[in-house]
Amino acid sequence: MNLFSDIRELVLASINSLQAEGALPADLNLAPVTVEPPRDAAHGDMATNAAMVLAKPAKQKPRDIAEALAAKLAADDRITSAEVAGPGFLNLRLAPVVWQQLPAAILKAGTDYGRSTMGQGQRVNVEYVSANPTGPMHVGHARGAIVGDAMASLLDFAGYEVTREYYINDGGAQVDVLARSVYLRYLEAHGQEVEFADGTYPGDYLVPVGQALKDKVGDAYLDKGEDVWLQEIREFATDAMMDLIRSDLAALGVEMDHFFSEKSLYGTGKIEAAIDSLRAKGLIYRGVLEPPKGKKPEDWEPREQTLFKSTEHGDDVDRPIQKSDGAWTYFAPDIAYHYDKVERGYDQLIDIFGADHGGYVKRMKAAVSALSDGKTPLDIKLIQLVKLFKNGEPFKMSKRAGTFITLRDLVDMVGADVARFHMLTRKSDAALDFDFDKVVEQSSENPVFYVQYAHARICSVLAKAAEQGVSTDDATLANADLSAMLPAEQALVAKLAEWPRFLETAAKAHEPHRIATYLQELASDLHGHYYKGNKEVELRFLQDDPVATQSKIALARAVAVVISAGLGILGVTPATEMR
RNA sequence: GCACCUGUAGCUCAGCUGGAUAGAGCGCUGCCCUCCGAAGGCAGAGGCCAGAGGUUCGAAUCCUCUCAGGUGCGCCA
Repeated sequence: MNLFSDIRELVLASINSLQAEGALPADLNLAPVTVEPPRDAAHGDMATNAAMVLAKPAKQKPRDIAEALAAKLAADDRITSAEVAGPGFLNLRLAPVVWQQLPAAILKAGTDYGRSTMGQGQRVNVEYVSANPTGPMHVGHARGAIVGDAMASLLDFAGYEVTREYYINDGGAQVDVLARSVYLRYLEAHGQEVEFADGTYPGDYLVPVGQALKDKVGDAYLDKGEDVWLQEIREFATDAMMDLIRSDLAALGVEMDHFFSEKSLYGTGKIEAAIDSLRAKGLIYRGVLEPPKGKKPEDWEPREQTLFKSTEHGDDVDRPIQKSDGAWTYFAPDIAYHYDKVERGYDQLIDIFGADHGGYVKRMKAAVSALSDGKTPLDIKLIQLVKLFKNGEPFKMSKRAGTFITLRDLVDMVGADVARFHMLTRKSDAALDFDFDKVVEQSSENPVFYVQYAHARICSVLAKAAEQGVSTDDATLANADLSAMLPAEQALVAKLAEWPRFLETAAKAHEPHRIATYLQELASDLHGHYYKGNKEVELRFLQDDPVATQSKIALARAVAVVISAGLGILGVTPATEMR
């Protein structure tokens, strides 16, 4: 249910009718025709650009087309007026009954109102977080986790079939470091004195892991060399770290569908298979790269390597997939991982990376383009840094000073709802300021509370109505008579009508922050409407007449439903009261 | 040197993939609680959308160049 697309269908039907009459050419591209809310409400309820975009291909004056179209549209019951304006805009006013029916429709649909079939069940894989399994997640991981999770929910709501995926970097040397660090904690658990040299992780989060290892294997690894325990402890430690990460994510409200292990690519022929696939396309060769200009590594010397001809697919230079000693570069398993995603048959891939990985965007896109023969689009979202503040002052994290903030600390300090909403108020490719004190302030300066307050306020009104004996369940409210709807109320309904439209544009652009923007606008409209009730008694939700109250409440509840739906996509729980 | 991202009110940022007179919050000025939650609302001031060209009916939005800031740039993940 989307009023804007309904009216757009009507506009298209009217154009078709004009075509059938010979007033317009038959072969017109109607895709650029849009129906949007006008910038200025005085222009009407909706505006279409149809006459302007068709003028050139139809070789007619825009205003002439607009006049003809206006006559057709005005014949429809839903349209009360169609006026030509400006260079050829067609401003439409909708019959009051169209607006009056919307709250009931929203109440019947519940938080599914706005759900779209745009995605047509296409399968999308969203990969995000993908933090190294060497320790707890820090606050820097939070934004990517939140944006990725909201992105997945957004696409799901827009009709895609979404997989939330986490790539575990458990194949590299840093896991050896982890294993050795755990071994030290294991020795410690046996009462030995240990020293954490450079190249080990001294964090005390490994203490319980060392203890758990002792509980499991007893003294089996004491006085033994790495050849005995390294592989075993790698496994044990990464499992423990992933448990930790999973629980950190859960605290933030993030739950993955699938974890993919980098390690599973090694020794299984998967990397080789991916590279062979590229080789079969003539994209693998032995060669020597030019040194990067401007920035000269001191120890540069030309070396022959195995290279991927990524320049064939839009990259700037070809990329090495094997080191000079024959071992894979990190890029090789990444290729294999994305090959696996392509082979799993996704229609679309989305990767959420930290901004510091910006240099890998082109090569990853080149790899996916090559592996899928250009059939599987890959969108890579770079998440910019979060600048931390405490009470207005820049906040620096330092392990030494003990001011290192983990993701878990963040959730403990401000709560998952506040963290999530705030991280989603800005588009992800712009840096974000995050002040630990300001985000929990309860004022209009804080968008989280502003939106939550709007919802809570409605809940409060509903509770009051219930005290007066008015039924407030959605089924009853959906049958309320809204035929006496006032212009100010209609304006609020118009905002609700925009929700499905907003949602689709957000999903198309892969930009969940637009949901947060819409919710702030809706909350603002609600607060404004509420206060109009101070002066204009007829606008209050609570009236002396229970029947009147019922119809007002239906509108209020519809607003609350849309706020809930929006917050649901962001993973934020709607507050029923503010305390 | 090259690539990517960013540049919109004094500050922090939106701007619905090209639409009409560019919006919000904070800050500033002035108002509003015998009234459904003032944790809020209304009004005002504040802009050469970094700059210059171009594309067209129409540009903050698309293209080119310039300037400024950020990130990254073989055998580290």
